[in-house]
Amino acid sequence: MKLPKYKQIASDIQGLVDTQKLGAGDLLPTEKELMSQYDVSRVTIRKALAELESQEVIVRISGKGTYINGSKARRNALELKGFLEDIHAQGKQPSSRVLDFKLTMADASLAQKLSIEINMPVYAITRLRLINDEPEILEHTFMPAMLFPELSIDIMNTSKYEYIEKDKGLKIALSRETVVAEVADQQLADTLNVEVGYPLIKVMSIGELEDGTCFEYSENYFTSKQFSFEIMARR
Amino acid sequence: MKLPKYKQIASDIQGLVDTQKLGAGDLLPTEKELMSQYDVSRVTIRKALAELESQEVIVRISGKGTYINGSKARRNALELKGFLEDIHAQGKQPSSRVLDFKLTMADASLAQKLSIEINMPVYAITRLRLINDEPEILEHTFMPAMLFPELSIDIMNTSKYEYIEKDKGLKIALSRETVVAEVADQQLADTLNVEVGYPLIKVMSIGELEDGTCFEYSENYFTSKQFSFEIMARR
DNA sequence: AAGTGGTCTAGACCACCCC
DNA sequence: GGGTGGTCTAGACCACTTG
Repeated sequence: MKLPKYKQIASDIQGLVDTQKLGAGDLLPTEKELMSQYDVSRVTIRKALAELESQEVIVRISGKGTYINGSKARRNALELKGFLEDIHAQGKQPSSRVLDFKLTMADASLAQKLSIEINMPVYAITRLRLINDEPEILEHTFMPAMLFPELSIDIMNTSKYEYIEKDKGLKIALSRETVVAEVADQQLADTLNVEVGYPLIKVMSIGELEDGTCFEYSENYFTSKQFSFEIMARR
Repeated sequence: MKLPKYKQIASDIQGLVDTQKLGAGDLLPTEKELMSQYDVSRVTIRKALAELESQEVIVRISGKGTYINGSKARRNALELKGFLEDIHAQGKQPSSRVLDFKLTMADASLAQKLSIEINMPVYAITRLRLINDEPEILEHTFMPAMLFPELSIDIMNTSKYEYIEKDKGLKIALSRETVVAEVADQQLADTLNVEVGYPLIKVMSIGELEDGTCFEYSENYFTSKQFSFEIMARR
């Protein structure tokens, strides 16, 4: 754990917000004060603050000071989170059921999405995710077998993201998602326990590690019942 | 036009990419070379490059160099663009038809979204946007009358964003969007020329200026025929 | 070993806000 | 005028990649 100073400072301040030691609208110490407080240069403080500002944790106003962002803006908007973290944070009961788990070969379309060669082995996993025993999300996930030689159903029954980051020590960087609307056909309706014709959000996403490697492609169906997508589009 | 140096340098390099003088995978000059080329300090160069990196224009690899991003990644993913710009960029024929235009008063729900007082005057505009005379997007837009006292149907028939930025000199900062799926009811189906039950993407968005003022709230319906949403979710 | 980007320092001047 | 954040400089050391 050798984080650079500016990241340590950023997560330190983030911690103060998370633990309610700093609340909406509160004025942060000035950059000069933070300099002596952390005993670093101003550039380092500013880099830490820049990071927090980009995540909308704080607002910097020239000539006045730096404030904790009070707007109800969900900062989670664009964060990529695992299902478990996500739902826990909302205080709901999560669970997950693996419907299918097999090793197969990538066809042309999948190979292109994962940036691998055709016919390379991939795990194909179908999972149903439930909240309070209500089916909510149907996931079709494809992961290159080369990256995860010991992948098992057990792992997919817990948190996929925890496995990748904690057990494998890989760093997830981002996911690229395409969102479209789709109506439930008979099979989707049965699985997700809705009526045929019910509106679903379909998200196709490619997950990338920090070195640019694609670690998964997945097609997920969400009922609009408990989910929506929050996007912040910067001009 | 008094842009800081780092932004000038960033847009200068962006320009080289736009005009194809630099192409996918090309190696940029080293930071040291850029320093003497632009006669600025390394920090300034790095700030310019950091900006381009965040927009995925370039990729910086420690120990190797800085490259033009070659991946097919649409950098437009999260950009907020007006309909006209957007469609022109795709080489299609755009048009727009104002179905309704009236001055009304904000109810509680709308007032909250626009961060104004209840009963403040707002323009309520319904527009149908067409591509090659095909209806594609239905827009319900609400704009505070205080911000745009001279708003007219003519303006809404051209580009709303151009009006705000060019004519009014206001700077649009971002929009916060919530995406859900919805099926077309009779009215939506008639307007958008699809069948009842057709899947639509509904986007509710709040537009903010650089000073944090909300300048519009809108609810837009997209047919999934020609549109999808591209999202890049950073971990 | 040489070169790259990643981090960091200790200064400086400016534009802006508020008293 | 005094304080804030915004920009910029000229150094420095490090980790990493490559010959």
